[in-house]
This record gives sequence, structure tokens and C-alpha cells, in this order.
Amino acid sequence: MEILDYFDSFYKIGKEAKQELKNIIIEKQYGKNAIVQDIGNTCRTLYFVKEGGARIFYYNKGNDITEHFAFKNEIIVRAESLFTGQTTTKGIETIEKTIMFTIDANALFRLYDDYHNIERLFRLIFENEFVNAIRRIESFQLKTATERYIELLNFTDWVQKIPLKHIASYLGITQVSLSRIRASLT
Amino acid sequence: MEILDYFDSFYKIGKEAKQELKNIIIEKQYGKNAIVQDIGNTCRTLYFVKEGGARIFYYNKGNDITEHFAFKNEIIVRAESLFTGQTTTKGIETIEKTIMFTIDANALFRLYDDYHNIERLFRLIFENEFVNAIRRIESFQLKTATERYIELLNFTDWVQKIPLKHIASYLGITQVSLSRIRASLT
DNA sequence: GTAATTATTTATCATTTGTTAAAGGAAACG
DNA sequence: CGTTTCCTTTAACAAATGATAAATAATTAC
Repeated sequence: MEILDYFDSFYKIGKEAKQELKNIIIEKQYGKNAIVQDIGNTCRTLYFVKEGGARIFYYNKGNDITEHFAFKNEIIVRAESLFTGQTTTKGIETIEKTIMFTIDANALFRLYDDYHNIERLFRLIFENEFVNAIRRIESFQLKTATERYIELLNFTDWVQKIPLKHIASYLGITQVSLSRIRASLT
Repeated sequence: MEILDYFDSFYKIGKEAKQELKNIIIEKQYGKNAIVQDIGNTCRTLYFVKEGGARIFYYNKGNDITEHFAFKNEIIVRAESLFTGQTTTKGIETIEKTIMFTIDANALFRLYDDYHNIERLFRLIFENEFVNAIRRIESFQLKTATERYIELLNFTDWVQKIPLKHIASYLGITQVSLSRIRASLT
């Protein structure tokens, strides 16, 4: 499982812990635009993208807002629900044909108790996500929509594959505005 | 130390762990507008506000930008530097006369090794910060500057005490724009 | 392959925010 | 107390973004 190599890049856990972790990882396949997790309920599953891509979305005043994108080897999880226990207002949808590694949160949290190293691994994974969130806040504080779009282009190559409206809501602007920005860049 | 009650509200660690943690907490006092940590170096200290308030700031094109505010019982830490080991471009400055609990990161991380519970406590504290960051991103995605300002007013009572320019940069707008927004609200 | 649907662009106008400059107020300090 | 400095407001204009509608373009389904 490649995901374990990815985990190793954060923190190497022992062989036994690795096996225990392996035991609770389930691989699942999804088609394009498939709902991996619907809005509602409490988030009890962590996902890692093996192949493909997905987004976390929610609705605001009837508009579909993309909060987060995740692609190969990235984690995708509705953290505000997982960490607070609150019912989530967000869902997870694939962007293309996608294979996910899924981990049941309860099973994982039980492993935390017995394997200090597993808890540490996930601490480090989420700290990394936290840092990404801080960088995104900075981007909103400092940059114009055009600059944020260019930043996204430089950062990743999946921008091309994603419907404009998802990228627009991710950047906090309207689809029309993003289309205009793209036109101004050529 | 009240800070330990605050810690308890996240997760109760054992008596021994509590004592060990206590041993590395140092209380420090600062005047108004005092530099707690200057820009540069790698962040190796965690702060918790006992009394008063502080902000994380950085410079962008010569402008002083406030990334974060922290008041009574809140953590204040330059996470991108603490978690990545990178040199920080950010500093910490008090907003008023402030008492901080400070924790040396290296000492804390050593305690992580021996006290699983201490690591868990801080995992939970930072997960909470992560959730706050996600909420802030949502705010940028969805809300106008006016709405973000009202949100801040509703959320907290320290807005009155802070120079307008700090609040403006925190909200991602100019000081002039915030002044205009405030005028429009009366 | 064609029709139907969905996605993107373009255009127009309204609103918000940025920029710059100047005036007014408040706080700090001798 | 008065002066200096810093903070906040106001004004005028420019630029960016939002809202709505219509025109193309691309994709999907039959």
C-alpha cells in the first residue's frame, strides 16, 4: 500500500503498529462525481486519496461551495466534525474516478490508545494540514483573487480538470469573476 | 495555575504528567506593545495568555499584517515555524499589558516521548486551533468584509481595544475600508 | 450523430474595496 | 497645559468584484 510510504514520510512507526494500522485501512473505489460522504451525520471516517481527486463541499445560500481539494496521497477529512463531534454540514464528492484509502475514526482512535506512535503519526499529519490552512488564510489576507488563482496554478496541475465553479468558490469569488480573471491573463 | 484548568478542559492528564508539565511552564510579564518574539529564527516557544492579549504579525510589502489574535486562556504560537522547523517570518507582540505562560517546545516535545497523555493533550489543543483556522477560511470564502467584521464583533469583546489597522489587516482589508464599514453600520 | 444539458465566456451595470490625500480626534509626553 | 505623535475618519476617484442576462462552447445522453 503506497499510503504507508506516505505515512513513513511523516513519521516511521514500528512494524507492529504498521500492521495494526494496515488492518483498519480499507480501499474503496468511486466513480466520477460520486458522493463519498453526504452532508449530515458526524464525520467518523478519514480518507486518503490513492488515485483521482475529491473535494469537500457545503451549501451556502443555495450555492455549492468547495472548501477543500485533495489529490494523490492527500488526506481528506471533515475536520470540524471529526474533532468536535458536531454534525457536519459538509460532504465529500469525487472529481474524477477515484480510489480512496478509508480509515474508521473510532478504530483509529482506539489504536491511538495502544500505539503512541500511531497517535503521533496522525498528530503530525494534522499539524501539516493546520499549516496548510494557515497559509490559505494568509493568501486570503494578502492576495487579490487574480493572485490567488495564479498561486493555485503554480501549486498544482489539477486545476485544469476541475469545473470552474468549484475553483471559484474555493478562491472565494464568483464563477463569472474567475472567468474574467482567466481572460485577463492571456 | 489557571492554565492547567484550561488544559483539563481539553483532556485530563495524570497527576505525574501534570507535575512534569508544570515544571516546564514559565510565567512571563510584558508591557503594552512589547515584542514577545521577534521576526526571524525558528519558533521554539508556545505561549498561552494568562492576562492581556497579543497578536501574531508579519510584514508584506511594508505593511504590518496581523495574522492572529489571542486573549485570556488562548494559545499563541507561530505554528508554520514550530511544525516545519522553518525560519519564521512572523513575530508576536502584546496588545496590552500581558502575562504569558511560556513553554519551551523542545522540553515539551521531550515530554511527549515519556507522557503519551501530554502529547494527546497538545494534539487536541492544536486540533482545536485547526478547526478555528478552517472556520476562518470559510469566513473568507463566504462573507463580505462587513460580515466578517460583524462576526468578529459578535464573537469577542476585545475588538474595541485594538487599533483599527490591526483588525483591518486581520480581516484582509485596508484600514480606510474598515473605517468606512464602521461608519456604514451606525 | 443529434439533441439536450452543462460549463464557460462575454457584456453591462451596481456595489464593494483600494488608493491617496487631507482633516479631525485621541493619546502620550514633556 | 500645550505640543507632538499616532489613530481614525472623510472625501474623491480608480480598480476589482458581484449580479444578472445572454451568447458560445463543451459534454453527456439518447
